[in-house]
Amino acid sequence: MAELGVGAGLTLSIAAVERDTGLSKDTLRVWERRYGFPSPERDAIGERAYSFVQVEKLRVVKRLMDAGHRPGRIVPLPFLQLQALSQSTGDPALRNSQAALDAADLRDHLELIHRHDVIGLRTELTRLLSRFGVTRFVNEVVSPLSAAVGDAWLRGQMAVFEEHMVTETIQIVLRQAIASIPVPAPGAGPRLLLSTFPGEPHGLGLLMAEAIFAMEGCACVSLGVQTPLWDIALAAQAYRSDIVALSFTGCMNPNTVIDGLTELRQKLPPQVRLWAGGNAPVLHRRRLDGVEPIRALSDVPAELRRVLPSEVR
Amino acid sequence: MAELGVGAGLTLSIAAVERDTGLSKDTLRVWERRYGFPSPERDAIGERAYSFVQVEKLRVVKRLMDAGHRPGRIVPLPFLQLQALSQSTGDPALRNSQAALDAADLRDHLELIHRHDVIGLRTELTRLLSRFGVTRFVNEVVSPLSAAVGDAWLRGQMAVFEEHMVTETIQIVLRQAIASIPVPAPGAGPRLLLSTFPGEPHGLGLLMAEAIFAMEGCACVSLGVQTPLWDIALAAQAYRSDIVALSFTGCMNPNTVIDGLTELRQKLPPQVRLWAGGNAPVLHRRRLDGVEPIRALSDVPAELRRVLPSEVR
DNA sequence: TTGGCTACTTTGTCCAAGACAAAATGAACT
DNA sequence: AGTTCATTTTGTCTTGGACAAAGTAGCCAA
Repeated sequence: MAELGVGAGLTLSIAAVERDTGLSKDTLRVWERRYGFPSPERDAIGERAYSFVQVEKLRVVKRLMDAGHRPGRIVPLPFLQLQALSQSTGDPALRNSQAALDAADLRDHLELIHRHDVIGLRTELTRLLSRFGVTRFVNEVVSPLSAAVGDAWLRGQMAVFEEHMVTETIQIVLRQAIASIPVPAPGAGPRLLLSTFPGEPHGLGLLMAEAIFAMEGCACVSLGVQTPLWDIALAAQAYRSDIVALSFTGCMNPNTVIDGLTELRQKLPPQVRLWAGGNAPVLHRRRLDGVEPIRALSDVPAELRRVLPSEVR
Repeated sequence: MAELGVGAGLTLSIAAVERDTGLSKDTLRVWERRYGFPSPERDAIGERAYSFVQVEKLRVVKRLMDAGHRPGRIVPLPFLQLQALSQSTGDPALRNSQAALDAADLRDHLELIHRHDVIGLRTELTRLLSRFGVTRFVNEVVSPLSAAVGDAWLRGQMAVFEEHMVTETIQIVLRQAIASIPVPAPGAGPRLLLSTFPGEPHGLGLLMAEAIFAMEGCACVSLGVQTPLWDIALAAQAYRSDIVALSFTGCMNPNTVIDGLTELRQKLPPQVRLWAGGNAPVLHRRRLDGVEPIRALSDVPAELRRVLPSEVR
């Protein structure tokens, strides 16, 4: 039955590797069969015992796959070549959005992160929130900062725990910002429902959207991340929402996104608008009837004005 | 390859059942072989397709196993008999914590939830926070309320979107509560690191713990949910943590919990304390060297006092 | 009765090799 | 440049067997 996970000679069981890398046991076994890697030793019982070196390489492979590489191409490569690949795996489109926040400020933030100065980072973000106000804070600070963090992570220049800490810190400041926005009087603004699809675990985009919408006078209800389609439809009815807004990052399968949006559109009453935002490329490649793509959060005010006079106001 | 999880005729794939019940695919298959349950239909491809009724029964079985029953005895029993057993084996911890909040108040909250009164719920919780203060608010309001919601969900008396809304609302109020607690001066209190293991997506317990610890003068750093073990260890070093506190609910596989704690204990320096809390039953059934189980959040102040004089203070 | 030793049963995880649909790619064509 | 189609790649599911760790029961002695 279940053993320690950590063998005597500093090796990991297949279950431990699954936990540490996020690669399923099936995947690990089939890679071994197909690519010859990882090729773990066997313990006294005959079960796979992975060395730390192999797990390390598996982590790099996983990160490169998240950046868009395919396992068949990269798994056979030697460790050093993988690391070189990591460096060159940047998203060039990113540098444009970074221009919004002063490059020096961004460097300062990354510096705080790498110095592990949690309080300093939170203080600095709070200061910027006070200086810029909510809308500019979201568009010119949070947006470029989270993009920069994502990029640094892809390049292997930021540890997972640092990324977690930044996400949590941003979340704290953003939620304080949202809490400071007064709730519109009943019936005053459009009613908004926010969530993400199952399989989309990132909630920062959702919070950013909530802040922007609230600043525009919307009555927001957020369900957090990963709400089943059926429940999004039920919630839109229960909360009498005018608009359902969903957030997508690149980590979701494009077809799942398309199918999900199509299905949700059918479940929703026709007068309820369906808005899809986030940096998932598929949103802007294929156009769906009754689904409005939001290119950037800075477009939201204009979109709202375009839509509202006809119905709610 | 990866499918939706939910098939056309309202059935679940084995992966979806694993997610929903916390029972591994291997376990589900071996139960079918040994006990004849669950006995899923097969879809067009020949893969298992579980009905909602079977998943419902699996959840009850899982719950009874958490209460100490063995699968061989209970899996063959009919559904009604299991429910009867479930009643008599009610979770005593739940009843105690429910007693704390006035039963009438709890009914009022559930009423607000079912009336879909988001603002009303938030207002009411904020009012209770002001009346009770942070510590009593967590122990006497949030704890019993989230237990009641979990219970209602388990019995099918609460929709998923309602549960999401409640979780989000509680989170908003809790985060405001935490933000209101002053940060201790550098070096003043013990330094705490909070997170959950990969596979544990529930973050409310973490926030509740953060509130309690912060009230006791700890300097808390939260990494949010699902941090890889290795990164928890790295973070403990980076933030020079005195205590690493983890939160577990019943949805994680018990063996994964044990393995993970054992492995993390090895990765952490010996002087760093490892605390494990939450309502996962396995924490209190098996004792691990160097891992301190926290029975309830209300025990935290006493535990801190027991531990601190010797080192930090 | 309590405590400890042993033998037996239960139970979850791992293994192997095969199969196949969904996703990704590349080629050929408007 | 965009679409359709064929081909490769890839992850997940399948079966049935094996086995160690956890749990239970029987037994005997203090």
